[in-house]
Amino acid sequence: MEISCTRAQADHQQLLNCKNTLERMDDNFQDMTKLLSIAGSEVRLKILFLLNMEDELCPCDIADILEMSVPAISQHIRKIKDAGFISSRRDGQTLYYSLMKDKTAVLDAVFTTIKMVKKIA
Amino acid sequence: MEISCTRAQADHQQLLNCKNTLERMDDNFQDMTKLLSIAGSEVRLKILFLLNMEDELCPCDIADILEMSVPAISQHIRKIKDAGFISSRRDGQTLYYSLMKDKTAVLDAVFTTIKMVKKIA
DNA sequence: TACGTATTTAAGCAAATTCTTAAATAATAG
DNA sequence: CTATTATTTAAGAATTTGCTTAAATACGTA
Repeated sequence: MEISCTRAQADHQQLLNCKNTLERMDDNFQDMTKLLSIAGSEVRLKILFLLNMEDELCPCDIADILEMSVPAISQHIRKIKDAGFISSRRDGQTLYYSLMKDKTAVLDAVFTTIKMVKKIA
Repeated sequence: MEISCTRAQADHQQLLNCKNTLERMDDNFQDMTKLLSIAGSEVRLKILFLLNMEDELCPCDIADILEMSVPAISQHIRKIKDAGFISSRRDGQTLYYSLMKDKTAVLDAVFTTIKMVKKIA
C-alpha cells in the first residue's frame, strides 16, 4: 500500500483511506460497472427503457422501434442477457424479453430523468 | 413511421407509440448515454466516486489510489472533462479536479448502491 | 536562465465494440 | 417432409477504446 505522490501538500493518510475504501468495495464496483457499461450504449439504454415501459417485447418489435436490423438487436439482447439483466419467455416462435427489475433498480433514477423532457429548447 | 414486424400478435399501435416516445426523448437519451458511457468503465467510475467522496483530487493522487500511470489517468480525466462532468482548479503546478454535482446527480443512487457493501459473501 | 515537478498531449498498438451479411436453429403450418 | 417465420450465431470489417512510452507544456524555484 505504498503512496508515491510527492506533492508537498499531498495528504498521504487521505490517499491510503481512499485505497482502502475502494478495495473494500471492489466487487460492488465490478457489478456496477457491468450494469453501467451495458446501459452506456444508446441502443441498449433504449432497449432497457422500452422493456421497463412495456414489460416485455420480442427482438422483432425492438428492431422495428429502433429501426435497426434484427441480428444487431439480437446481439445487444444477448449481451444484456449474458449480464443477467433480462430474462426471456417463449411463446411459439416468439421470444419475449423482460427486465429483471430487481437487478436494474438503480436505473430507475435514469429512466425517470430521461422521461423529464426539457420544456425549453 | 412504417412498422414491419409481421407477427400475428404484434401490436402495431404499441410499436408506433414506442417509436414516438423515444423520438420525443431523443436528446435526453443522448445526454444520458454520454454520462453512462463515461461511468461505465471501472476506472472512470472509481474516479467519479472518489471525487464525489473527497470533493477534489489531483491526477497524481488518483493515479496513486488506483495504482495506474499518470498519463492513463490524465486521459480518463480528459474524457470526463470533455463530457462536462468535472471542472478543474489550479493551485501552483497542481490541478485539482472536482465533480459537477448538478450534472452527475443521477449517479447519486449509483454511489449509494456501491457503498452498500454486501454483508454476506 | 536552467532545472525539477505536475500534467497533458501525441503516437502507436492490442483488444474490444458494433455493425453487416450469410448460415444455422427452432418452432409452426401445410 | 417442406416451407415459412422468428431468432440466434458466426465471420469479417471498420471504428473505438485504453493502455504504454516519449515528448511537450506549464509552473515554481534556485
